Amino acid sequence: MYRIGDFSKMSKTTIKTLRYYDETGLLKPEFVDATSNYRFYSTEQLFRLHTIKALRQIGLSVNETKSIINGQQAKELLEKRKIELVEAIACSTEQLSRIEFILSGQEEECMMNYQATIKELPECIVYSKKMTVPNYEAYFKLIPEIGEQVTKKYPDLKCTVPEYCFIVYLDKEYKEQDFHVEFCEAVTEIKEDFDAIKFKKIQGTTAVSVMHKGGYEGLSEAYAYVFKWIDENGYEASDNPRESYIDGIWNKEKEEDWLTELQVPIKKK
Amino acid sequence: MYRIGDFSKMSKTTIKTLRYYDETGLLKPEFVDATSNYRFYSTEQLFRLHTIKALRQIGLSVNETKSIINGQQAKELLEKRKIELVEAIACSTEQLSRIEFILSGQEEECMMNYQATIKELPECIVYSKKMTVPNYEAYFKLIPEIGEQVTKKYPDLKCTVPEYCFIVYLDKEYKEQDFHVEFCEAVTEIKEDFDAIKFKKIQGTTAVSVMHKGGYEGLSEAYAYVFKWIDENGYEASDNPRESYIDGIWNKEKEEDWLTELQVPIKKK
DNA sequence: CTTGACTCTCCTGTTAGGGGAGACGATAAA
DNA sequence: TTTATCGTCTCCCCTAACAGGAGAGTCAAG
Repeated sequence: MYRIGDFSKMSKTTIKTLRYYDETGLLKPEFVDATSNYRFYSTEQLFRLHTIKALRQIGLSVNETKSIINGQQAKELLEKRKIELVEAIACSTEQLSRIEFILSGQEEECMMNYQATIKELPECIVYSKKMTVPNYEAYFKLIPEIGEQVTKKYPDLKCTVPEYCFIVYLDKEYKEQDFHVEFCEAVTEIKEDFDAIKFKKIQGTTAVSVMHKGGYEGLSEAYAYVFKWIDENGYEASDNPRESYIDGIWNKEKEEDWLTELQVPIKKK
Repeated sequence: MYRIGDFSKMSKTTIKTLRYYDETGLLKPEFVDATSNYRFYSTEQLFRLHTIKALRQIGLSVNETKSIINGQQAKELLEKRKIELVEAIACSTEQLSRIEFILSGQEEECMMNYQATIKELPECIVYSKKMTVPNYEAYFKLIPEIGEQVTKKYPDLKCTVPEYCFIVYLDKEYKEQDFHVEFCEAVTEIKEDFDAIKFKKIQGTTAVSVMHKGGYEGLSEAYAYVFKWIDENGYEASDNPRESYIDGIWNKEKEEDWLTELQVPIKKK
């Protein structure tokens, strides 16, 4: 029988850990003195502790370890841990890729202003209209008209809170002007189509998001950034990119305050 | 200006997180109502929050993120995180290897009783004697004699607490009998050599450890296990294995209670 | 005026222990 | 026998990044 200090040295385990294992029931001392409360361990415990350490070293939690040494679900828990590890490696690998992308872009000034995040875009209901517009200015004139048109037809229809309004570029290639776009505005309810206005449900998706601050002529840089990001981090675009308007001419005077979010649906290559 | 709930939806960040970021100073609301304490956010904050999320998604801590968005040590912190990730991947890969080793051995009954852990063996001082013994029985008769011999020469010399006593196999190949071994007993001080007794300092090393319960004829199975483990988990033995005696004939009657630890110094292949 | 939705602060819980305080136990030197 | 030095005990607070919930206050609509 050894006192906790000696047992700690023999097993190369800290005293704190031994007391914690006692508390959690993972490894109870063989004997506890009733008056002094001193813990006493035997070499039997050493064997058990060795097993515990082996399981802890492969990343199992204290509770999982307890189950296994009590002879329960050993295989299931190991398989579960295996899956966790595969996921953890994938996650770390992705983060590594993203860091290297940032570090490699540090020198190029223009890329420094952008950051990419991955987010889930939830399913939503929108009304939409496809159109060809010559330029952004014309486009922003058209939008209020569409809004009024819809409100007149369906006075009860409400936009989502917060608002979510974007356009999708339908052109297969980049165009300076006369873009073929689909305007979408998120609403709470599906209604009958009318005129060129179509209601539809848009499925949720994973997307990479980049914020662009400033006027729209700078957007092409943001597009360049996001597509480079997608390519170099092992993804590919799975749908047309959305351009979501947050701040613009309607609420900010200075062009440098405008804020636009690019959302590009992606999937792992 | 948006209240926290709307801003939460716009940014796809939980309210709890926003409050936590406020508390930690990572993202303060643009305005806080003095009477109601309601937080109000603007779209400016949306841009900043996007940057925060990008940094958090690559695994930087809240504090590191704060430093970076305040324009400090961006590169250093990213490089540091990169190193962390490389290490994390290596660690997970190793754990995965170890789990697969366990799972692959689950069917073979005999392997199930063994577990391997990696531990650091600290530097230690020992007296040692090389000898050739015909079998274990003869060996355990010799040891007390050596102990007495040393005590007679150096009455003040003390063994370490807890005791650490092992033999190293010097044979290049496996032998059933007449092993050439070096007996070592850890002591607290280095002394002059005498007769066949040599004092020396043994350097610390990383080793894989396996516990063997039972008589010594079963040890060859433990050896087989540990060398298979070393090979299949990407290591190689870097020194002769040590066989450390914990319980044996001297304190346990029943052979099944004997406990021996195999320690094989290793390095990454 | 009431209802319901929203928000606030404060508290607890999460993992696997680490660090330290103050009290008690064991052992050796004076 | 006393003292000094360890060793050990329990109890409490701390970690990171929030999540969950209690109880109270705020806001807009009907």
